[in-house]
Amino acid sequence: MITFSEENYLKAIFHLEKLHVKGVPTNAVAESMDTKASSSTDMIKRLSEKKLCVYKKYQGVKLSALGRSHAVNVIRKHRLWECFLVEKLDFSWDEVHEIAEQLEHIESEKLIDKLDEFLGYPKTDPHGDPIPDEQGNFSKIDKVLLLECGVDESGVFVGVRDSSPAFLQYLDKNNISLGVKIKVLHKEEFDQSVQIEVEGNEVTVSSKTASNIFIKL
Amino acid sequence: MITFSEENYLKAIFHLEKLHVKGVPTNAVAESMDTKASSSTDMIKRLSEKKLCVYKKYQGVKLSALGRSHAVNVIRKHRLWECFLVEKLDFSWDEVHEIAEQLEHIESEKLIDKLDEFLGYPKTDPHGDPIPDEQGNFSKIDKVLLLECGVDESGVFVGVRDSSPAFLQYLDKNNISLGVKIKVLHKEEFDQSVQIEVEGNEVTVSSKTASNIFIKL
DNA sequence: TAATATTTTTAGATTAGTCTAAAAAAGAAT
DNA sequence: ATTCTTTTTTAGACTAATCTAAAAATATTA
Ligand SMILES: [Mn+2]
Ligand SMILES: [Mn+2]
Ligand SMILES: [Mn+2]
Ligand SMILES: [Mn+2]
Repeated sequence: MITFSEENYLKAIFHLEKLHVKGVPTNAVAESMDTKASSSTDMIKRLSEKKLCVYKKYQGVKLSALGRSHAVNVIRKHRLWECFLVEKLDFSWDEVHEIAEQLEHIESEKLIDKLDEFLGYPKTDPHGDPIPDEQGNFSKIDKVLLLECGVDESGVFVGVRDSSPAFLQYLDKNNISLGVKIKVLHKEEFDQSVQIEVEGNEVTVSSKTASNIFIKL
Repeated sequence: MITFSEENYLKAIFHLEKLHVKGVPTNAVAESMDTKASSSTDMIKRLSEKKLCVYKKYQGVKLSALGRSHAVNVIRKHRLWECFLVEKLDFSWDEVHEIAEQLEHIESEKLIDKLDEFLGYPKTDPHGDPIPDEQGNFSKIDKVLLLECGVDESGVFVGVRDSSPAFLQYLDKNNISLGVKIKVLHKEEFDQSVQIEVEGNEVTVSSKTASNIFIKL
């Protein structure tokens, strides 16, 4: 039996492994989970006992195959529920994460299969993040950050890197929604801001914003 | 903050109050929750601290208005989710209770409102139990037990008293589903079994079965 | 390399929720 | 009214998940 808390730690470690390829520091886990270092050390020991991760003192933590498959399943559930909330219940994309944080822990294989079917087997969630299939495979989407695009290049807005409500609401306010075409008009040397054309309008976004927008060329 | 466990106890006490009008014995709570008497005493003390119930030693427990409104809200969520599972995800009525036991603890006012709307504001769940509205009001359905019906009386099957998977599957096997017309053909004096006509077929059900079927005359 | 700073672990405490075993209260029977 | 039985509460212990404070290991810098 895996507790909610354990699932949350597994998920955090899974995401952190992208940044810390050779073992995730216990401190990084603590920071991500918003707990103290001592708490994360304790939990990592428990996960290790349960063969969900590999841990050696002072060496950081890595998920085992078992732990990874659990983490991926939680992510699959999270993203499918986010789709459900947006597609079927008409929530906006900035409201769904918090609720999905709860729904992702509901345990029923059959429920998730049925939900997936009900939603028409979506490939991505409302923020453009890929939904792993039942086997845990993520389909790789090739996308680049708006900040990395050259002048005159254009593509489709396919995802966000930061999905905080504040950022999502800022995009809404500027009519920048998933699927729209974005063209780079100018890149300001001075502050790295990017002038873009979107839905017929010209908008200038900060480099911070441009570094959180994924484009498919 | 109310924990899952506290919500489950509130729900149990709510249901038990129908049987134990002048205070629910701590033992009855323990039995219903499948815990030991000492655990239920402990929990009832905690609920009492939080003003969710009124408790005096050896006097049994009663919900406060606050506790009752929490309990009713959990029941509302449970039953709406059961509707969702049956109506939208095509689950059968004997599979949904267990999953709804988990979903009933998801905390989001807005989610429940949207779900209610999505389902078309259902009045009853898949087992015929009433769904309280946002204010916590149950609409009273007048229904009688099949066992109490006289010969030649007929009505519509509107609910079950026992909603265990075993009983629900037994009903399925005999094509007795919610909404069908049932007519009492004969009542056997010897063992209280009841011969009924349902969907053109004649079926004889035991008194135990007849005491778990609600009919609207 | 030795001193200093940072990271990580350990020790000890706390809370929620559970248990077993024993004590106390209430209810029933003689 | 005593005694016996059943119900209820209390006492003490355990686990999961967290914390603070201190110790230990590792990393950085002079
Ligand atoms: Mn999310
Ligand atoms: Mn998402
Ligand atoms: Mn149910
Ligand atoms: Mn039900």
